[in-house]
Amino acid sequence: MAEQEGKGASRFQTPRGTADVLPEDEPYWRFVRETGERICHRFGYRRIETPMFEAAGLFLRGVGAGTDIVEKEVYIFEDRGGDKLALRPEGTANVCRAYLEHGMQSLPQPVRLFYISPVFRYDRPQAGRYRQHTQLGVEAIGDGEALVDAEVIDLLASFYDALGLAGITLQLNSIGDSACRPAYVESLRSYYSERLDQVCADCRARFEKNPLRMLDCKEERCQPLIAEAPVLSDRLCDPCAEHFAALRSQLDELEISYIVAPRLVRGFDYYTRTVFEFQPAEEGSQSSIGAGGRYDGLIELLGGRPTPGTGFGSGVERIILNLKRQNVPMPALPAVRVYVAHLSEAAQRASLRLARRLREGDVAAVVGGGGRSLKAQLRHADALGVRYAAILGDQELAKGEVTLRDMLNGEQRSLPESDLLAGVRDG
RNA sequence: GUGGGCGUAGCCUAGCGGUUAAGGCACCUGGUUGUGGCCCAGGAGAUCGAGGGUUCGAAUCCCUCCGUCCACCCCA
Repeated sequence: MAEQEGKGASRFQTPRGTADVLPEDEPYWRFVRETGERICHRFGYRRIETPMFEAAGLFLRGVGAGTDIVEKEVYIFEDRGGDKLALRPEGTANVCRAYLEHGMQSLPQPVRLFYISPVFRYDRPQAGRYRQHTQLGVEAIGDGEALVDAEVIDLLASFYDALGLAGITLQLNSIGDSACRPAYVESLRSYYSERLDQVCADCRARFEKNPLRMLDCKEERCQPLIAEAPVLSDRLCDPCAEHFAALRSQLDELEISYIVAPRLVRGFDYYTRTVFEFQPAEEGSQSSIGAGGRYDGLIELLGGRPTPGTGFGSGVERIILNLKRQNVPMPALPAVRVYVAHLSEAAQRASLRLARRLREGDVAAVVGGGGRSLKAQLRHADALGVRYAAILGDQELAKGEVTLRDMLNGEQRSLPESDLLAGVRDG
């Protein structure tokens, strides 16, 4: 309940797992967004924004009906017309839908797209985990070559680098495709079927739902079995093995270091071949700040011609969390430059006009609060951190002048109203 | 969904069964006639997360709920 029950007036607060982005955090958001846009553009990606909600079936089919995300984390609802809709739990399905809907097959392939948009998951919140969070995502659709996997990984690594994040590591794996994975999953099943009594309760559930996840278990007792389990990378079909080898040599060429993580599995059903995950330096429970992979079957699953795709999503809130942890300095946003103080009714009216003139000259200006003494107005100006106070009283009005006070050193001079704009510009 | 810590003004904290809940920061005003930052004085701001219970009496004890943080699950 976002509304607290009370006797009289109840106060509202943000719904669980959501947060306000306050002005003091704006430098971070701005920095991350602008850096992301710059890097994406540099790689030839163009922005796309899709609706925050879509037909529920898009996610059920795309992400996979058996996954945790779809099974228990999707915000799903019926609108007043009876349509079944869902808040997007991730970004890729929307973009693929848009690719099909707008006939992007007829554009030069691959189509390179990015977005910065909110996603929603009904999950229990904790540090770095929210019910609404923002992902910067990238999708390259229409090219199955490993080269494009290398490209999106390079893009994401460049993004973190441009942000100034240190100590990021990349985990990389190939989970095969429809030609080789089913056989592997079968061998895994038969391996575990004789040893089910030796694994944890969670793994017994995983055995039914998604045996691949058993390899990812952190439970002590499951480790020996994991160590002995068949390894997927040994059983990739030739095309998958070649794809993976090509990707690795391309990453080597780019001097992007990575750790091959045979146990790395992702939460969506649509991944094929390449999967990867970037982890921040600081060990927290939220071990991933960006992750993605290849999804060669997804477009077809959504009703299109077989079309390969690859991409990633990276959590902006987690990026900011790590920027703060690492004390990465943010570019400061400019403060208001001029505070127009006024000392009489007439001066108050004149100050409105004066402030407009400054703003039309692209100088940020605020007008002092009504009913405040000059002392209070200057104190106010000081608290706001403005550079100049423009003082307007009857004396100034009579002469068509304004008193300009430099708040850094307290120096004052009077100048004609018409010279104020020039007087407060860069200097 | 599971387990645990925490919830006193915008923020940080004191009070831990007994008169009108205390302090710091921030905010507002004033320290005479038109001037900031330091200092001084004053002011406003809290039904002590919400609801219920125990008690002559509860911010203080008990229960429920909500929120938050941490861990698990999962994930960005």
